[in-house]
Amino acid sequence: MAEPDRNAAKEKFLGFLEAKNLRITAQRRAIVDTVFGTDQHFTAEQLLEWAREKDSSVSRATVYRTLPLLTESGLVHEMDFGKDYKIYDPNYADHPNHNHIICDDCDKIVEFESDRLDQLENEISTGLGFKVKSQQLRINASCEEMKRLGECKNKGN
Amino acid sequence: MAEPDRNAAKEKFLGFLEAKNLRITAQRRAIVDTVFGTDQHFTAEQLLEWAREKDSSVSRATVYRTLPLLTESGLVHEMDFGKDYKIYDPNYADHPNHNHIICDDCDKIVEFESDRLDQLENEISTGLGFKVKSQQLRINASCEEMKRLGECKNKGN
DNA sequence: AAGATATTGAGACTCAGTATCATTGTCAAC
DNA sequence: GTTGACAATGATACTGAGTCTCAATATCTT
Repeated sequence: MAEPDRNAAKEKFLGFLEAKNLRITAQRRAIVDTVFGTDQHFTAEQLLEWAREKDSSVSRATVYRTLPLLTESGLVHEMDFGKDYKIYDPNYADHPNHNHIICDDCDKIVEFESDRLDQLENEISTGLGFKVKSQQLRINASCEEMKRLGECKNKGN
Repeated sequence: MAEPDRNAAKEKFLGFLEAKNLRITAQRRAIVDTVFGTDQHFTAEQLLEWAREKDSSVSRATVYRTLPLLTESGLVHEMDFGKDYKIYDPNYADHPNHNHIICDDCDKIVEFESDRLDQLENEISTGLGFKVKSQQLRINASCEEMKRLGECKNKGN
């Protein structure tokens, strides 16, 4: 099930490049193959490293130049959790999702969607004179329930 | 109404330093006076500039060393909007607020509160087995309305 | 094959933030 | 008040993610 989706994403991106009169180069192929060949979140530097395993000629500059194209195409999502690097999600097209609950005790991150939330955000923004472009909700919590069930592998304290 | 609050915050912070056996220095006084003498959000570099107007001996290092103390004391809130600098809110103790709309074109930031939002977040979190500890909603938008009124001094493009 | 131009890699650069370290300031004990 | 332990300081070197520049190269259309 995952395979075809990944290929579809790759094809979509190549089409995106074509539509913008951008060229399909060996380096971009290596980067795109890497991005859509994993399910994991990654940083720019990780992507550079992985892409270089496919094509050692890929440079840092090209990775940083390609990432905005990937996010612009809507196939990859850029996330900022307040660290000094950004994290990219290659599954965005399949599961577009900007809402995260992070357990402060363990590393569990749960994503969720909510139409009611989207609607409320739009309502509030419009009322304040803004047009929503993107949104990100982060809820820091403790997974009491899961702790009881032994699913939360508490790390600190 | 704002005056006493500001002084209260200042006193609280000096008490916080004392409780941690940290020293009250001229530079920290200048920084604290600056922080609690404004209602505006600020960056570390802005704080440095402003504090230097009160005491020219304040260094960048001291500002960056004092900011974590201010946030640790709970009187100032650190925010990260995905730009390459952090923004600090000196009103945190009075109006704890984690919902922001950021205009991507200009630097305008609007805060808002919403009981409906809080309630919805609680509802969703509980449903997923979490207990909310804190939350942060960031909406990136364009202030179309304000642009029309000439209030959004669009910078790029 | 040729030409217009998009793309590239290398490395210089930016900029917020951190680390280092010799010097100075604070404050409690005397 | 002096003293002294040590917290705090400024200057400055450094870090690390990300950007910019530019001459050289690759792509794609004709």
